[in-house]
Amino acid sequence: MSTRNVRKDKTNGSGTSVLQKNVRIRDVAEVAGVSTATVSRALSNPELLTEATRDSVFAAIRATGYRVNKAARTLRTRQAGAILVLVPNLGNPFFSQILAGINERLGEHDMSVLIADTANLATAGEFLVDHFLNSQIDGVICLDGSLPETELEQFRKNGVADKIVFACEWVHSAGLPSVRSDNVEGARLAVRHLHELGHRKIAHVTGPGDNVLTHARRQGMLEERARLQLPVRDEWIVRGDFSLESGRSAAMRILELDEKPTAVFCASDQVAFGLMSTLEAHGLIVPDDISVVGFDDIELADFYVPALTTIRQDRRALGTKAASLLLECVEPKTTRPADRLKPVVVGVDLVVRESTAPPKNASVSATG
Amino acid sequence: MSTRNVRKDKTNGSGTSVLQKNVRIRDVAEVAGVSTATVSRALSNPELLTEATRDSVFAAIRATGYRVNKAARTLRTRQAGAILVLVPNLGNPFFSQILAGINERLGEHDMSVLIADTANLATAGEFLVDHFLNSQIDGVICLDGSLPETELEQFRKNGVADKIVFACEWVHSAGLPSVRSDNVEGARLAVRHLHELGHRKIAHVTGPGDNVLTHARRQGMLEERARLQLPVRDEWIVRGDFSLESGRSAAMRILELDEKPTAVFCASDQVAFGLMSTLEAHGLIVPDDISVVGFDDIELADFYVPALTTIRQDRRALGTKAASLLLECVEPKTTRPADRLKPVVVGVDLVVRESTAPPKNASVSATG
DNA sequence: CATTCTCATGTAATCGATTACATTAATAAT
DNA sequence: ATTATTAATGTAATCGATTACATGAGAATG
Repeated sequence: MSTRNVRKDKTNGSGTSVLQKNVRIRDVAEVAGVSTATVSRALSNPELLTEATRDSVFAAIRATGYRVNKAARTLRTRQAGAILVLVPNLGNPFFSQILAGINERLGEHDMSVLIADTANLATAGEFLVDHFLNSQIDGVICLDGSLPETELEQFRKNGVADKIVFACEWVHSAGLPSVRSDNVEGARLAVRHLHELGHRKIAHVTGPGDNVLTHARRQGMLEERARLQLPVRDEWIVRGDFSLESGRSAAMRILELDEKPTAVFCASDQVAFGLMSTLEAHGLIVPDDISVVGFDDIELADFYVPALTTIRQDRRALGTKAASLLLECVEPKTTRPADRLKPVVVGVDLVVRESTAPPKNASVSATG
Repeated sequence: MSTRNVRKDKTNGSGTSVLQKNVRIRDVAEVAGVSTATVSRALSNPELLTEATRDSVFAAIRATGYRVNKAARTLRTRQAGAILVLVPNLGNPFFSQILAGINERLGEHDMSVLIADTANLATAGEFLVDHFLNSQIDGVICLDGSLPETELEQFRKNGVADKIVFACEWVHSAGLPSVRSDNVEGARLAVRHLHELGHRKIAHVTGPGDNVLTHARRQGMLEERARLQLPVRDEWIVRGDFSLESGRSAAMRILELDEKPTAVFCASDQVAFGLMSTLEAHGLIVPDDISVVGFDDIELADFYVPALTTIRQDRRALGTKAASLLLECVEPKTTRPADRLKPVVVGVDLVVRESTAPPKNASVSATG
């Protein structure tokens, strides 16, 4: 009813409420009395414009309720303004904080975050290349180190390999940028803690065999065990896969041993929960009968019974740093390509709670 | 090394690896000896073409390694081929399975799934409208019922309100499509189970005050309590917010009561964990001293100590159904708009584990 | 005062796919 | 044989923003 609000031109018949008002950059230009180029500049390079024109453009933008059409921009600039995060398993609460960190950092740069679960992806490589060549994404943060070499090869072949960074996990073969916790040190801390409590017979439930984290944590564990000259037994290294269920079966294995460990260092908190749950179901008390240390420090660790002693990863930092690293790859500024390849390592901490205690009948003196 | 693996076609001179090969639809057309229109049709309406042309087009597509440029398509068709999921808190493992369900269903329709955490979003409404008008998304699945009315108003004003479906949570005020569990029934089942074990004094830790789930579950709880003529006490209804931490404080509140309940029905598994953790820390044994029931049945429920008796929601079904519903809104086929507004209700089950048992000194006979 | 240089802005081509409309060939109807 | 009809394909406009290049107005220089 008022005088100057309408742009009736394209009332596409239907008459109803479907006011598909399509404010284009041209409309803004018209209102502001400038060219579309000027409007575009006001948005991307405001410093090129007179303060006067700039103001009038922004006024027009506000007046019209204009929003950039991302599809058009993407088509022209070949930049999607979005990145994709590949998660091995969204069901694992471990990843949430990382995602939050990624979101936080990329949000500052007006980038959207797509998330895909590799479990749902028959062919992650195909999928990714597709998205890249589609200009649907500008980069990838991969939290899954188990991408087969063939898929990585696809990336290289299609020239998108340099827009991928790994976080948490990584692939040793290929020199790709990554952000990771100090897993070896974490494992050392765990074993040292148990040793200081007086434990000597320490078991370890690993992750899946081909996983880089499995390797790093096992290695740290073995190193520290050797350094402290602790007894060694093959059966004390139990294969797991980071899952609750594998904690359960590890517990079963351990319960069957004739020479039982007095403490177990688990490769993840989930494993520790599965383990403790099963141990308790079989009448063992944690930590009285057996101590348990986890890895990750997910939120629940503090709320388990008993509260879990574990190695804290700074998941949020992992997320933000991965995002920053990716931004460097996508829109390089400071770093040189070579510098990006050195893994960014985030420190870890031991968080002592209630799942660890001195072993039952042990003289807690010793070396100290 | 083998003979037939190579596709050397477009070695565009440069020799190096940066093969920015930009296969456009025009290139395919050229190779196939047809027009771009025909190629486009081969992709979207293959039945319009002769088998012969169709074949040659697909051959050309394969030969060139062509991939549709989504940005261009989106620009032209105004369809993004992507939907956005609004999650209240990615850290809550409850949501993962729902996301998996959504992914599964939408993947079948070549739709990407964007995920955003409302916690990181200052202004969800603004954000969404932006994405819609940007043609970055075709629809939204919202898992967060706490969107303020003002934001919903924005949706309506911008004509995007009919491309939103709620899942799990919903907004009562606005008639928007939704998929939800039978929360009232779930609460009834929980109370009934406790009653059958012999409990009479039953407490309830609710969700946050303004939440629809809080309301539904509390209502179901109150209904069943009334039906069974159980004693009523205001202090037995404790305000929580679905979080671990709120379970902890609820426990503190309950520990201070002079007339203590013998069982607690928690509005979420997380609350139950927080509660049990704190009760045990204060020397109470679950279920011997007090029984606890949760709601959700997240994976960890079976691995807690004691394993949690809880109400199972079929999260995956919630996800797939929400996705299907949204697809109906976005590309309507069978249903009429009005039919979409009736909430889709997914059934729930009681899963009995070890956190519930008859109360300490109770005659387990009674009514039955 | 003429000339060169800057700076702000405009003009128009372009990104790649879709699709209304036009054209042609093939078939059916008169 | 001629016209009407249908089916298959082509032509070219279009979606909306960006940006190389062009233009023109002042400022600076000689």
